Amino acid sequence: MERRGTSRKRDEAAFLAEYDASRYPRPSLTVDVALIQVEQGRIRSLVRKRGGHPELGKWGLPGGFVRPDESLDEAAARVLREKTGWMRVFLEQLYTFGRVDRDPRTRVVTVAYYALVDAGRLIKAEDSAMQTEWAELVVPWDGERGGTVDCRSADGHRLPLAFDHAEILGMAVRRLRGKLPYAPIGFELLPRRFTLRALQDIHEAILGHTVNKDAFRRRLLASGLISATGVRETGVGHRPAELYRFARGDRETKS
Amino acid sequence: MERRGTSRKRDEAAFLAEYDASRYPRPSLTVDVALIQVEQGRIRSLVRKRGGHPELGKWGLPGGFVRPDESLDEAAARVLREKTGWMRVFLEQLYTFGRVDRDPRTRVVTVAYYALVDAGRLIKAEDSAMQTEWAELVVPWDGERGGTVDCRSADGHRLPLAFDHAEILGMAVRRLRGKLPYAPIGFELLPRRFTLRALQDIHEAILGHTVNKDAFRRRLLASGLISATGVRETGVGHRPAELYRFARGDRETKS
DNA sequence: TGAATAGTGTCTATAAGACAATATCCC
DNA sequence: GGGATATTGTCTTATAGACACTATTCA
Repeated sequence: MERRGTSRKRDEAAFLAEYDASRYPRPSLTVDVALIQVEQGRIRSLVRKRGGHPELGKWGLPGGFVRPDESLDEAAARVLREKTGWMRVFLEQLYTFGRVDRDPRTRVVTVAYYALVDAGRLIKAEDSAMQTEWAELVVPWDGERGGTVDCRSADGHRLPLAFDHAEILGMAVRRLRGKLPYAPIGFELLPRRFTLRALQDIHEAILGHTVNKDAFRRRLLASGLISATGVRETGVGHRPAELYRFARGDRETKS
Repeated sequence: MERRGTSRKRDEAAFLAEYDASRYPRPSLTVDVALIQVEQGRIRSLVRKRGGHPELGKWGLPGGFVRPDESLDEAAARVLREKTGWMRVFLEQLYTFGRVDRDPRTRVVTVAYYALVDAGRLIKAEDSAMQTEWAELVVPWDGERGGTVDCRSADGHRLPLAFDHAEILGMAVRRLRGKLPYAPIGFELLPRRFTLRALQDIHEAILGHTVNKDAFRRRLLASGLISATGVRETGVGHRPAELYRFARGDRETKS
């Protein structure tokens, strides 16, 4: 038994030494990150104007090639770090896009990720060298049906998206709509302390429709996901709301 | 304007002609298919015993390299067709696995798909040349927490899984558990006509817990997703149940 | 004081769970 | 008829939606 096991090991080592990865054609593999924030009832995503071919002048998501020594999650985190400087951001794999002609250069398959940040992070990304915008996403479909989304700049201009990035962003919105009702992801889009109204606004922006205020409050307070801080918002011109914080995970460390 | 547009086109053409895809290292890209069926309260998946290195003797999912001229969906459908002969099977992208060392040969990223077939398809796959089993999936975690699953042969033996395929199958179960309550996927696991009890059994097997019978019936009948055929099952040793059929999509054509 | 939104309490409608009663098959 | 499960009907309980009422801030 021992001998057989050892010999099998040797066989495998020999096999691996001879293995030639170039025997099969390999597509290029990239990651793209749909970086999402919600502000004033609008979903926004970070897009950058392409300065080179192909799709010159169109707007694209931050992305890059997957390196041999990093996993897909690591590649996505690296891309996000390189383009924004941010770390410890909520980041999750979304979907892999592999249409044959999605990139005119060569066969490129991209593993799309989505990331969520609060609107307070608005400023930092804008003073990058590259022309970068938090573009508003206009979603022309209901519910979780899916499809592409339109991209608008702050002044209402339509920003044409490169490659299949309109599809990727559509998938991101679809995923958010699907997860929001039962997963604690809305908190990622808010600062550490927030009012229930702010959280409801996030939900409404993502879902694309209003939600019942009473039921929303009741459900959330009963969920145990949030806890009151005892502090209230200030300077709002009406009765100030209690500030809550997300009561799960290690988000205490955030700031 | 016209000239500028034309010149930009020429620039792009020149760029594309010079583009060298080998400038960045490219991982190998495969698809793997978790082919799922449910029978007698058990979730099963099709696994094949590996006849070559690496992971010789372990059990793996049907899979193959993505070819340059096919999309990811097409690759998955082709793999499924090659290994089982089946077409028009429910097939959906699951998740992409890209741990650096997941395959000892070289860097291999795999786009996992899951496919659903009814238990009536049991026989055809077993008379394949390769050693193939509909292995039972044993899920050691609750709800949608996720994790790996164990694989058992019909006689209760544990089948060791190759690569990260235990993880892929775990993700498939997790996805099914997440989608089942609101997506019409249970029907894919049943023959064209089925009883409500059979559908409930499917749900219980996937979810890993019993469901309330009364509520299940009411919800389904009210959903409009199914319609009665007027026919009843026969030879069951008790009052026969009405046979229903899925009342949406083009599933009429199935058989 | 008035405008505006937060927060509370209560009623109603709807869906889920429990369970009894009856129906219909095979043996 | 007896065993077994399907199907129907009713009652109870939990949750969502609606809405009135009070609270608290700023202008």
